[in-house]
Formats: sequence, C-alpha cells, structure tokens
Amino acid sequence: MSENPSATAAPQETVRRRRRHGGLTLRDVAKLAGVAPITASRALNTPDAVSPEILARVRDAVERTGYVPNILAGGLASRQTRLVAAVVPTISSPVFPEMIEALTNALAAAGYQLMLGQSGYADSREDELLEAIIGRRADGVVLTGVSRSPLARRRLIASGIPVVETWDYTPTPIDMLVGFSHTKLGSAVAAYLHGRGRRRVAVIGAGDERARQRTNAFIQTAQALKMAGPGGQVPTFHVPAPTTVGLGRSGLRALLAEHPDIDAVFCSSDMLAMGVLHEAQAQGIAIPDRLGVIGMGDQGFSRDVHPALTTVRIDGNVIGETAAHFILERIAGRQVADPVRDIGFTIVERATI
Amino acid sequence: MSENPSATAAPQETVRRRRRHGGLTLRDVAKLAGVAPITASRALNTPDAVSPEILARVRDAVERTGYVPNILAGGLASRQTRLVAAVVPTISSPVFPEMIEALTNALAAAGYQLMLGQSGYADSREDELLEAIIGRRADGVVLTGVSRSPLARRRLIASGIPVVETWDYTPTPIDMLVGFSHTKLGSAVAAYLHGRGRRRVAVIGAGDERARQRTNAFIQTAQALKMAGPGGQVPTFHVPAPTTVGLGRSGLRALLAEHPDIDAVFCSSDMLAMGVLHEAQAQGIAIPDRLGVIGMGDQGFSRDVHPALTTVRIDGNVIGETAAHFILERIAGRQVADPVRDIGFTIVERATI
DNA sequence: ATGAAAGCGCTAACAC
DNA sequence: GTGTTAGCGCTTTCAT
Repeated sequence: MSENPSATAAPQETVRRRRRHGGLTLRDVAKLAGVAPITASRALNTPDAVSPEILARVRDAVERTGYVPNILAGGLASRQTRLVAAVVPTISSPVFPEMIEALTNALAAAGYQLMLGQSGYADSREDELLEAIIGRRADGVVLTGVSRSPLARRRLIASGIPVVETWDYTPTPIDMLVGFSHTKLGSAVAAYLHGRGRRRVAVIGAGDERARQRTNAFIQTAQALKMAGPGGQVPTFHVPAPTTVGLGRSGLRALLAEHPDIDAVFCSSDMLAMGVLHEAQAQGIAIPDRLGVIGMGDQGFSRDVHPALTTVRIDGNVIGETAAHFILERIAGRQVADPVRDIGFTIVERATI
Repeated sequence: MSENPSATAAPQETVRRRRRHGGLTLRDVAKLAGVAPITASRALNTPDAVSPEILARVRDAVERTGYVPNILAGGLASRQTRLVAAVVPTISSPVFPEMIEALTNALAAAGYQLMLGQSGYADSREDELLEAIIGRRADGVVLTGVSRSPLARRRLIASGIPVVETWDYTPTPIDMLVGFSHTKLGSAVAAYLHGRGRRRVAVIGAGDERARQRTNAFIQTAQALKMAGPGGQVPTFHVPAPTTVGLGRSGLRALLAEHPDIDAVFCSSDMLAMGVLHEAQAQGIAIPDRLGVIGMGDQGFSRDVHPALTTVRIDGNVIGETAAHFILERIAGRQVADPVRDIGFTIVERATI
C-alpha cells in the first residue's frame, strides 16, 4: 500500500496528461484478481457469465479493496442509471409519504434508486428540478399533478424518459398517469354531506391547484343541492398551501364569526380538519351534532383522533406501486397496458359527520 | 434534421463500433454554434471565459436544440457531481422535513442537488443506500444519527466524501457533526417536570435508538428526583418507531390502567403526545390539571392544538443549514472551524404542563 | 468463457 | 480567447 501503485510505463516523449485521482477502479480490482477489466465487470454485473473460480477471485478482490463501482462511468457507458426521480410539492405534507414509500420499495426491489425532489407549491422549482433529472439521465420520472410549463413538457418528451404523472387526472398526460379526479371528489363530498342531512355547508380550502379543483367542484354541487347560504354563496375560507392545524383553526373561527349557521365544513386536507376539531373543542362546539367535519387524505392520525375524522381516502400505496410498475415495464421495453389510470377515492365514514 | 447527421468519414478497414444513441450532445451544439466542443462547454460553465459573441451563439444553439448537458459525463470528467445525499430514517415522520427543507434550499442556492434516501428504522437499509451514494460519487453526505455499521464507516472514510452526522451527538463522529444530546434532553425534561411540581411521572417512548436514549435518561433523572412510583419504577410504555397518534392513545390507556396515580407523561415525540391529548379528551381527563403532558419535536401542529402542547424544540433549520455549510466549505477546499457542533434544545412551555 | 479495442459525453491539461 | 488532445471509469462490440 505504501509503494507507488501506478508505476506503469509512462510514455517517454511527452508528459502524462490528467492523472487518475487515486480512486480505486475496476482496473485495480481486475489486476488484483488477475483478469481483464471486462471480466471483472462481468463478474460483478452478470455473475453467471464467468467461471466460478474467476467469480470468486474477483469477489475476493472487491472485498479486500473495498471497491465501490463508479455508477457515473457505468451509466455513461451503458445508458442506464438505475435512478428514478420523483418530484412532490413538499415532503412536509403528510399526504405524499405513502406514495413515496411505496415507490421507494417497489423500485428498490428492482434494483433502482429513488431520487426525491421538492418543487414547492408557490414559486415552483419544477423546471430546474427537471433539468437536473434529465441531466442525470434518470431512467424514469414520477411527477405530482398534471400541469407543467411548456418548457418542461417539451424537455420531458424530447428526453424520451418514461414519465408518470400522479395525484390528478387528465385523459391526455405527457406519457403515463395514475391518479384521480379532484373534481369528482369535491362533488362526491358535497353529495355525501347532503345525504347526511347537512344543509348549510362551508369550506376551508388550500390555494394549491388541486385543492382548488376539489373546493370548486364541492361548491358547485353544494349549490346545486341547495346547501348554500343566502345569495347562493357557500362560505369559503382560503388558506395557503401547505396546510396546517393552525390554518384550520383560524378557518373555523373566521367561518363561524360570519356564518354562525353553518352545519358542516369540508376541509381540503386532514390537517385543516384536525385544526377544526381542536378549535371546536376550544370553543365547546359539539362535533358532529352541532357541526359536521370532513377532511381529505385519510392521514395516519385521522382514524385515531377524537372524535375519529371522517375523510376521503386516496390510496397512496397504489399510486406509488403502479407508478413504479409503469416505469419498470417501460424500462424493460414492454408495452404498458392501460397507462392512464383513475384509481378513484373512498369516503371513509367515521365520527365527525 | 431528416438527413443523416453523422455522415462522418468512417474508417474503411473496419466497421464502426458502438453507435451514438441519437441523443443531443455538446458536440452537436458546438457544431451548430460553429465552435469547438470545449468552447461550448466553457460558454455553459464559465461564461466569463468566452467572448460575448460566442456566448450568444452557443446559448442560441442550446435554446434551439433544447440541449440538456449530460451530468454523468461531466461528473466523470470533472470529478464533481454537484450532488449531496441525505439519509433519514423516514420522511413520514414530521421530525425531519424541517432539516431537509433547509438542506435542500442551502444546497440549491449553491447549485447543488439533494438526493434523499430513507433507511427505515428497523431493518436498516443504510448500507445499501450508502453504496449507491458512494457509487454515484456524491460530493457530500448527510446522515441521521451517529451509529453505523463498521462497513459503512470504512466505506465512508475510504471514499473521502465529506460526511455530516446529525440529530445526535458524539465527540468522535466519522467526519463532521451537528446535533444534540438525547441524554441531556431526557434529563432536562425530567428536571423540568419536577420543577413544575409533578411527582409521579411516566413515559411513552419509541423503540428507535435515539428515543431510547431520551427515555432512559429521563427515567434515571426521574428516579434521582424521587418522581418514580413504588419500587422506584417509572411506568413506561414502549411503542415501535415511527410513532403515531394511535400509539400515543394506546400508551396513555395502558399507563392509566396500571398506574392511575401518574401526574405527568413524557412522550418521546409530539405525535405520541397528540395521541395522549386525544385520549385524555375522550376519557375526560383534564390537561394539565390532572395530567401534565410534554412531547418532543415541536412539530408544526404542536403550538396549534388545544391545549397547546408543551414540548422540546430542536431547530431542524439550524441542523440543515449547518450541515449544508459544512459540506460546501469542504467542497470548496476550506477547513471547517468547529466541525462538531452541539446545537442543544429548548423546552417550549405551553399549556399542557 | 475471456479479452482487446473503442467509445459513452464531457472537461482538464496543454498549446497557440 | 479558442482549439487540440487525452482520458475520466466503465461497458459495448467484436474476436477468439
């Protein structure tokens, strides 16, 4: 180890350009094992293609040196990075982890790594992220929502990378899609509240695009079902994304101050609904008798709070698994059957309405 | 575009090996701009080093073609990937996002991308993740906690990649560290409860290593301060990580069933504390009068729940920013002053005790 | 089953 | 300021 390990014959006539940085390479491992670099490569990537004896020698050499293959070099040569990227608005929200987890696991099982990016809700960094993703030649991309900049669309299509859009629905995605309709969801919630006998509904809704779709559809259906207030207005409190318990509390306070007669609130997230629950408790408002509450997301805590939160469940697991499946199929060169999937949603009836 | 673009003179004596995949390369852009590839490279990476006219021509060519540089190739040649990896147990926990967010932003501002990995709490996938990270030649790594496998330690040290361990403390990290002592924290909480007049304390503690440190220290100090129950035992309810509201509820139920005389509970996370709050409400137990509750983490919801949760705040922002700073300094070749940092914690006094 | 040569797309090193 | 050349570390292609 202390001797000069790279004492190879250097050309006499000219100085050596660019020195290898001292890092361990496949060449070193191969030399140690007494084989050609390509053979060492085969031993690592396609063990069945080499003789057992050589395999053992190479593995031993790897073990002894602590060699870790350079995936950059491998990816450059093979045009395969074994990297799939996912972009979500934020990981702070309890909404996405379920999908991410499923994605991570399904991908890991196939030998792929997930690279996670946060685009933010407001000043979206999606375009930059996409540039980094394409630049790293990811083998697949999973995106949240279906609206992107024209530049992003163009780049994505030009790159030829398999793309799965999620968490929303359009019949014409960039490539593939697993999601659900926020419009249908909003309408379904309004109809559900009506079915439960509520007649004066209100909304606390986040400002992100998908929440707005849910909210708008809810309001329209509520109006059609005569659940609006005077003047056909459905009292609405707008909050910025990402949503918090605090915003839910302020929302209920504001709503109640101006419209004391409301008998149910639709919250565009369970976090907001949780805030409503706590504000109601602080004000001594009986739930669900005096006020019904329905959230959206069915977060981990929703079933466990008191009273247990009625909400709308989206199966993040299915989204993640399906997205992984789609991408893996594409990578394998197979045709994906039914690549635009609406997985729907379920209203989970519990104790708050 | 429709003509054969690669009609260069191929050697006559032998067939051409390996075809370029059709992808747009810097060479294409350079050709379009009428310059050498290296000049195009300079225009993109060090714009000041080329004349304004050439800069404009290259940018125009990039614009027109939609060229996205291959970071794999660039990284291979320059030994700089502009990639920093972070490994957390899970992103589902509300604990880490604050750090991740700060890390992401500080890194992005310097032109670096964060690659996020989840190791899981139980059967840790950390070693595999680390292999992928080292294999991709990340320019830096941010890790959670200070205990890793011997293999991981060896690989990390051998790789020469700057490493920051976080969210825990040891005077002898692998490389650098920003964190705090869970032992000190547990003791401080016990002392705090004592100061607030509580004399029969209990614990709901998660099974991950750091939570266990907090819990154990809490118990020891509680015993020293005579806040234990009969036989010097501090009633303890163990829950698996990650923690949930439901586990907090079960915890309080179990604790109360066996030890109805406890007057305060230390929860190893705010999620658990939230569960305690809801269980107490369901059982009609007055908080803080009959039972004091203190959590840990000061999550977003903690200040907003009712009653507002007393908890221990860890500044995830500072951890993230400091970790980014450490790594960027190292990358810049500068010496990091004071590379082992204990950022401490703060007990945030609110309404639950 | 193993190896030699070429080249993936880019930048460092060296001219001019 | 711009170009030539070599080579980063690996895998593909072709040959044996």
